[in-house]
Amino acid sequence: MRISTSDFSLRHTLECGQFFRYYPEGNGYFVLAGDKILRLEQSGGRLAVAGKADTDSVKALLGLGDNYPHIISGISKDPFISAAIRQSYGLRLMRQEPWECMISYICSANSSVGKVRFCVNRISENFGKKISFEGREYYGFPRKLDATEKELRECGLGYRAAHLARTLESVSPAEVRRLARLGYQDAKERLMELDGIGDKVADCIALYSLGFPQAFPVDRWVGRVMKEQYIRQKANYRQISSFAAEYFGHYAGYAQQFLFNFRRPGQPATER
DNA sequence: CTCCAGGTTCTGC
DNA sequence: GCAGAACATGGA
Repeated sequence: MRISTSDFSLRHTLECGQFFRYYPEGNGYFVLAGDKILRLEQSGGRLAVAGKADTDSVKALLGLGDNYPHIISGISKDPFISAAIRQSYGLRLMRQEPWECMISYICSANSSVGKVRFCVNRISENFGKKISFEGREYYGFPRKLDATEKELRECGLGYRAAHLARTLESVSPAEVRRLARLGYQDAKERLMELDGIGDKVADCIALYSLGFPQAFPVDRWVGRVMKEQYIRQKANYRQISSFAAEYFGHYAGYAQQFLFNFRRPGQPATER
């Protein structure tokens, strides 16, 4: 299957830190989305897709339905953000499976992108089903996860294992998916009732999987860059995110992703 | 060995 | 409500 695209960079979209389950291979990538696997390769405005998936679901996954020129012109408020956009032009916010996204970002607390990838892969290997694709074996992310704290520790989660174990008992995949029907504030509040989910993780889930582009996750790097470039003083989470909402507007989440990618140290592409 | 990583929770004011 | 400390783990 082939999809024609514009204003799209597969590399920036996959490697900007929003998503964990991909592997560079040749000129393209293997991408694990839920329990499906795809091979994607971009050349210019053409995206070649191999694997069991229809065009619409691939487009949705990669944010190809977003009106890019409109979003970019809306957030291009100053030279700094413009430079950040230029560096990763074509980056799009993905629409991840909410359940996988929630678990991934609970794993991310006080950790690193590489370590989160490690944990999510472990969870998949230990609880997901095996998929054979183009002569190799992969593991899909589990549709349901009935894991004990001990089993989660064995996946490398450390103290986060206890939080995730409690959250797994209190919410189902369908309930997490259903949060997309609520408003942003209500969905975020509901997420923050769950163990291991605070402001930042809730915003990541809202932005990367529930389709709320106004969510503005403030992690170490985004906090740093916002204080260095925009606020010029100490500021807590609420102050930074409300500034961002007012300054960048409805698509503040896109601004956040460009800023995160601009400010954090360069990440090498993951090997298989 | 020490420091850091896409924070959250618990504690004490 | 807000600041500080504690928290497992792997990589640099």
